[in-house]
Amino acid sequence: MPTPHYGQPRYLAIAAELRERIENGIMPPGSLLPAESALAAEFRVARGTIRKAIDVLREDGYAATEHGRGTYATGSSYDHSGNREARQQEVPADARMAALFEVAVGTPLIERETVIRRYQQVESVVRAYRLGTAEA
Amino acid sequence: MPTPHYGQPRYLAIAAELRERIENGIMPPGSLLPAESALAAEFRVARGTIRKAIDVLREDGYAATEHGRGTYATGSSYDHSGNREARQQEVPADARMAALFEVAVGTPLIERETVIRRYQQVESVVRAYRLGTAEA
DNA sequence: AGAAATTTGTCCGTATGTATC
DNA sequence: AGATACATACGGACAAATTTC
Repeated sequence: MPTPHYGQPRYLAIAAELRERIENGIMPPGSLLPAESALAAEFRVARGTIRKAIDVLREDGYAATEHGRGTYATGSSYDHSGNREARQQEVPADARMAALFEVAVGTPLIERETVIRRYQQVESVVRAYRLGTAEA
Repeated sequence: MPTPHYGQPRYLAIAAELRERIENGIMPPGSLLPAESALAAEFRVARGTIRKAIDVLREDGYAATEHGRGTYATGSSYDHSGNREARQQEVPADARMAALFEVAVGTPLIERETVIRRYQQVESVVRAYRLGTAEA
């Protein structure tokens, strides 16, 4: 079979499905998601595709992954991987952000803070702000 | 050859190298980076590894990618005429930043703000903080 | 306008490294 | 120590957007 992705890429569709399960309580916050290999089998895709879907969930704050352990459903995430640490939270848009994003002041934004370390020392801290998930 | 990643994963090392080229002006802001295939050849890695490195750059606001076109460097210490997409300024370290960088509160930090647009709309705003001291 | 070349995007299958159980 | 699970990396194939001819 080739690799068609008519309309929406598979990893986005799978991410949407998993997100729904989290919101519907099928996978309540705190619970462990099935292993990537299990999800790959269920959706009949390669494991890499499942990992991309989980990346999306993590970016949107719906899940947090820990090395050898698994991926948890969550509300606000904490992520620790390698030399980079990231944590994510919702913050209200201040005047400048509101102007840039063209939304009302106070609109919730997702702030992701990444701490980049280099030889035990903090090299830089990056804060990225985005609106909540957009698109259909 | 197996796939060892002693110490730092290759994609992070490559991301650091590319980031340095952007900051050092080898790949000035606005310029197009070499194609993924070219970078893969240069670093002697698979294309997927280059893509992961570029993902990191994009997350940190150093690059923006367009389908079919290429990846642009976006990091900047100046602004090009009219609509500036990136600006840089000195700000004093607040309590959290001081703790992370292990310096005194009020120590000057360099804040670089990049506005990432995607098809006319602001997609995200990235603020990167680093110490004002020079480093390699 | 149309075709070809270039470049990024998605997806597969496999192998191996590394952390946790 | 062994099993399980996530992380990194490879190489190949095809899709989709852009540029070039």
